[in-house]
Amino acid sequence: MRKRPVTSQEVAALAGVSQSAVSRCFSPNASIAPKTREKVLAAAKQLGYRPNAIARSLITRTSRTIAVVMSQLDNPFYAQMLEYASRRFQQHGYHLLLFMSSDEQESASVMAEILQSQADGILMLSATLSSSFAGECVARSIPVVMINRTVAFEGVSQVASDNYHGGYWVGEFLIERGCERIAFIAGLAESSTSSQRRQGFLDALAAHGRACWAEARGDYQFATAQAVTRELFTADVYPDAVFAANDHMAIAVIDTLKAEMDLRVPEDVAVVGFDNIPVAAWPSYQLTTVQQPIEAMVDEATSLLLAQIASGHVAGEHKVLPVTPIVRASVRR
Amino acid sequence: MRKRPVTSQEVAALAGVSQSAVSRCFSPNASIAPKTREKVLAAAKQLGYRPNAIARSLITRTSRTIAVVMSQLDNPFYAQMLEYASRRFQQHGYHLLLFMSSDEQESASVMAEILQSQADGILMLSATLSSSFAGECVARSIPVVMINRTVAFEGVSQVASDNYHGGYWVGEFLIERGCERIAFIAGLAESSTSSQRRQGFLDALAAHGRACWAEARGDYQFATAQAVTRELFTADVYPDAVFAANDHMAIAVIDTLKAEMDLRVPEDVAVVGFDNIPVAAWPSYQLTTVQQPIEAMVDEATSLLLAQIASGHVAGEHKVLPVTPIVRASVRR
DNA sequence: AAACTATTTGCATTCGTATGCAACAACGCC
DNA sequence: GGCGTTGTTGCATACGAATGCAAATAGTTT
Repeated sequence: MRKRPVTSQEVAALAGVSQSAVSRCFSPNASIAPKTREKVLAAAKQLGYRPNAIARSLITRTSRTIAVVMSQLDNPFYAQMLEYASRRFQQHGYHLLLFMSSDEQESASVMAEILQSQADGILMLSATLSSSFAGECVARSIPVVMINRTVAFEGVSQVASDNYHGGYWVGEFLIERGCERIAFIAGLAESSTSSQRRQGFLDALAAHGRACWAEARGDYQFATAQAVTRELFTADVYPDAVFAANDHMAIAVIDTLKAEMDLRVPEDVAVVGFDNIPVAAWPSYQLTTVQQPIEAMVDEATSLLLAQIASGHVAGEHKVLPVTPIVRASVRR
Repeated sequence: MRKRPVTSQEVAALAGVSQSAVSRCFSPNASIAPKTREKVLAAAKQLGYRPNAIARSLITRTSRTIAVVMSQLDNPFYAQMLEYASRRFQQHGYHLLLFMSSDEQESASVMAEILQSQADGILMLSATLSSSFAGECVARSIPVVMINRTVAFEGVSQVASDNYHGGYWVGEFLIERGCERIAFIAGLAESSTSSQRRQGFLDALAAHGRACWAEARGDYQFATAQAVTRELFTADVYPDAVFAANDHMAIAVIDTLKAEMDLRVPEDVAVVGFDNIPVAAWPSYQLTTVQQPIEAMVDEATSLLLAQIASGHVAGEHKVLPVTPIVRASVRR
């Protein structure tokens, strides 16, 4: 059967000191004589002692744990964010507790579990916080930071990239490159990222006295974007440029055009995406896109969360970080 | 400042019962009268009480937490595994505590943190366990399951797909399709997956009295595989088939051949990968590959881990799951 | 109504560590 | 040597929930 782990009591007994002394050896800034410390560490090593983080959490009332809520880990963009966030928090002695939640219904039970977990903070990646839950977090003054999501609630911090200006840039760029019939493929209907990109894009077109030639919804999915492309390009007159709300869909568009429509990119159709995922740089695609500052966003989110945890004060700041246009070969000169 | 969370004591006081009664309301199979239960739940709701999982863990000596160690979350294959594993464990009331570890050095401190975290089990995804640490886990009878990794240590369970027979199938398939000069691009040198795939592949060739025409190492990376491809295909006589140890590298090969070498796939060169990642199915690639049973592997790992946790007995089983050949258009008839 | 059983409840303790407080030792200074 | 100062140490308690045990209550039977 399971062995009982070694406790600080046992180490204390072996080293001939009190349990307090052992505890002080493992907490920084504690007052402990070098000689004692040595004795204790020797005893600890001999027994294979490891401080019990659970017991420590109980008494210090901090778990050094951040709850991360995600819904689409299959999107490499968010996988990358998770990896970087994990490393970032690890550097600060925090660990990530992962919660996957897709449907709204599941979300409720997930939220209950998060509250029980005693996480010191909550990081929302590609998942939306129901406003009732946001309220509970704020009431308990648990810091929450959302990345790339918007929720209308005071006290919940938000970090996003400048989706609006990213979209605006795409609009101007395509006009400048002489595109005439520009189509837009949106992401999820309810996502603020998609609608902000769209708005910037439409405003850019409008600023030049132009309108969007066609709009469709791809739900940020490969397959949906493919279906949408088939529809857009079976008409007699079809777009000469497509702006997809993310790279994943843009890639689907390119693939479908080449494989099924016998159209060339960029000669026949220009395609622009958003995110700058690794695939976008592959030779087959050479996708022009807008890069989101993944690391900067995570850095910002990390800082916000840690600052709020340290201060015990829930702030609710909103940060918007600049995006970077990446010009590749998927749009003709 | 941070609000103090509501405790079972306070709920008990409001409901006019003892703290024990409150506790019993939140643990299944506990003896509690319906009437009392109702009173308590009402009080709990009024106060917004949530049981403190940390305190519960301390007394029950189970954290209902699984430590997951990963190194390459940027590989969608492992991202997918993580997502599925998370959902699977969530169903059983467990949560994943994420640890990223790349270099060997970092690994040591990560391992120390895992032991402190009091995780009930450890799941190793795309990360290798130093044998000293494996020993510590076994000594503490903490269940460990490794997916797709091999470590020579008793008591550590392993789940892998049948890499050998996957490689064997590729060898036979390429010969059957009439390929003459078959090259192999390996993954990481120290990875057991890569060497098992290679061995099966070589054995298949040998069974037909053939040998591998060329071998190179791509480290499972896109860029490295690209570089290797350039080398392989600048000679006068070049391979007419390439077996890459994973899809990611196979895609790199296809892309490089098309974009830089002006060679067609499959007409000039056949390409086969391993994993069956989503990209492999994209129209541009149509990659023939060997599918690993991701969900089955995770299911198996989950069961092993939960069984060992439940029994308190560390077993050390080894499971090998069958792979599925996926024939697409990247190999000529 | 008494006797007995089944169910519910509260008491007290436990988990393993951190920490305020007071006691104490060591050291330097006059 | 006496005094003050600084640095260590142990004692006792706290964190919040779970649970064995005994007491109390409810419910059943005769």
